[in-house]
Amino acid sequence: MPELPEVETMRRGIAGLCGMRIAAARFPQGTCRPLAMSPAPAEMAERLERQRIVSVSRFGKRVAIEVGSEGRAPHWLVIEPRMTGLLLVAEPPTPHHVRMELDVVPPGVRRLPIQRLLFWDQRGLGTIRLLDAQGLDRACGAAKLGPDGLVVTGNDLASRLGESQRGVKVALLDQKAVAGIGNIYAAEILHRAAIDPRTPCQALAAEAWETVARAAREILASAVVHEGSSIGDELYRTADNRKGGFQKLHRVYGLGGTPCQTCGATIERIVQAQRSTFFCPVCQPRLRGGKRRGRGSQPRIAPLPKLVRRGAKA
DNA sequence: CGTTCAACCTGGGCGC
DNA sequence: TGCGCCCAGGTTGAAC
Repeated sequence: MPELPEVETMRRGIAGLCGMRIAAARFPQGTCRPLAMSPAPAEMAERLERQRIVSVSRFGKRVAIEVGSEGRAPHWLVIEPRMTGLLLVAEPPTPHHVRMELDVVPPGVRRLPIQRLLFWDQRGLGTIRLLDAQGLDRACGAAKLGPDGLVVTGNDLASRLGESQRGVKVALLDQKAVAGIGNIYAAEILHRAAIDPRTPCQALAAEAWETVARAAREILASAVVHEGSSIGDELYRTADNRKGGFQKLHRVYGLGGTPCQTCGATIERIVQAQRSTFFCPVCQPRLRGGKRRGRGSQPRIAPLPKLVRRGAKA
């Protein structure tokens, strides 16, 4: 589940821990597989204790919690939720599958109140690493991740993907091209951009890339405002254990066989690169005859009422 | 360079 | 009720 909007919601949900001190760290059971550049869980726990949380940032679909203390090089606890990972300051969905537990206390406080930050992960595909500056750069730097989806431009996409023969939907999942887009939002972005997901990147002109980039920024920003998508098994929750709301605004993802809300045609499900792709064959017509040029032939962004509702509490 | 496949894991839903 | 199979938001590495 966690794509950019869900991970950004997690980040915001735990940002209030900045300035607090880690009183204790636990990594129950076989927390993670061995990971490059990161110490084993027991040593991670040891090195986290007594450190202060300096900042909480996001790199694509990862959260990086910066920790530090006097006279010590800064480190980053980099958490990658993958399919089912959740960062919680609330009770976990089940007591099983808690992979990390941090007891944090406000500055100057010796004992209570203790807050708990949990990483809970049902399938256990998520990862936790403690990295130094070099490790952070290797794991999350520009060589690994493209521009963030919230700010990506048409030029960014055209320069990275313009020559590719891959279908544009598969290409949008490439984190080196643009960071943070996953299977749900790739489908929603291309529906908004009115582009067939199978269109080879090569066939898209500069204006089409602008359309895709704008749709990406708008869809992702709206999904952040709505605190992500909670669908299917309903696993995804905000850090304080509430459902996201963007699933109500999905136009195609998970809606195969149902009528398109824009045009009434039947939403189709196909498989690309071993993953489901949903799209509307009428709203997202196949490109005919090479790159489109000229304004008249550019895909128009479909109107999306109530796309961004102001007033969601910060 | 690109695609395909398997692997990493658990659990829900479905057909029989 | 139970079994086996397919599916799921992601990423990585090997094989072709």
